[in-house]
Amino acid sequence: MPAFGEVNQLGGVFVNGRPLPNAIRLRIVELAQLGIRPCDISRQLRVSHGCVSKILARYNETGSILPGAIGGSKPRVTTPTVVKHIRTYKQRDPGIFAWEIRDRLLADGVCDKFNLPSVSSISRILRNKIGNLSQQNQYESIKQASHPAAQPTPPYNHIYPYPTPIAATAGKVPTPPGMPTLPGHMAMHRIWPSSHSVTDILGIRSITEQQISDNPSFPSAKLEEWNAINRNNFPPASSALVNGMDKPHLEPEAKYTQTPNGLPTVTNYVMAPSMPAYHPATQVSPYMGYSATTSAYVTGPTWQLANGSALSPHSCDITTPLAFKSMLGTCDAIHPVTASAF
DNA sequence: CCCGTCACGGTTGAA
DNA sequence: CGTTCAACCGTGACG
Repeated sequence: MPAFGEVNQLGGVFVNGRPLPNAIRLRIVELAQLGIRPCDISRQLRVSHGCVSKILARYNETGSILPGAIGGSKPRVTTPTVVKHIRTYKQRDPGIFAWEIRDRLLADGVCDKFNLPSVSSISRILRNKIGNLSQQNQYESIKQASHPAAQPTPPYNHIYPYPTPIAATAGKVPTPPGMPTLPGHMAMHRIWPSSHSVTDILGIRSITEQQISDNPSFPSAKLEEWNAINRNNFPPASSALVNGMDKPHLEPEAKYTQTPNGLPTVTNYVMAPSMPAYHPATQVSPYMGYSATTSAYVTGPTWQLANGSALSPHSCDITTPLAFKSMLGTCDAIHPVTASAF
């Protein structure tokens, strides 16, 4: 039980062993795009500079702000080839037993006795992979358009199954045997393709944060929620946005349609500032620290000046990067403990 | 001071 | 169904 979260030297909240929330990861990248130095980003967001450095480096390399896939293990014997053969056997003879498959793998020379999967492994493949395949197919047929024809064999490297040119695998995932690495150059595509304006970025940002903090499910102050946030994808509504945020995990259903460009639409931009429904104070999320911090940022920035009320006297306004130095009081205000309105 | 890097203690999840 | 273990995490410290 990872407890609740710890506080780092900068006063930021983090959960040991777990990735920072996407909202913060995104913010780090956004601030960097605005030309703010990493050291200032670190202080502003209260994230260690090592982490800022890492996230930015990864973003530069892969185009993704998302954390890598955690956990799991590479198949030791159940290589794509093996899975493919097993599938074939099963299709030809649906009643085939796992041990029969095992025998056949050996007989057909697919495996030798050293990399021959155990019966239980084969059962698991049957259960998980083969079964999943049909499910996936169903799913894909439902949402067909969104993405390029599925690979014939789902790569066991599920880590960054990007259908897009953004190859997050670059430099990260050691080439698994039999798994071609994606060309590194493909990782060079940037999101926010042509838009460097603050407003565009802000447009993106407000939408995103809505997605993230809008998450209504905070039944318990459990860290798992976080996982949900991290692991699940954003609600489909954010598809335009997700363009900039590739999902590393194949797992849950939603893959997002890749819009031709990641630019926020005009509507997005318009919506952001006029969005009436910002009630940051009411956003009680399990990641109090994080979302409190996030909401502080949501309320703070100057584009909200329009309605005046949202303006916080000592917000961590991105336009005044160093302001935080004089707002220690605010730090307390957004601190998880004090921020939680329980 | 800034920033890249890495040991550390941690979590996760497929095998 | 429980255990293993290699993947990833962010922090903090070093250089």
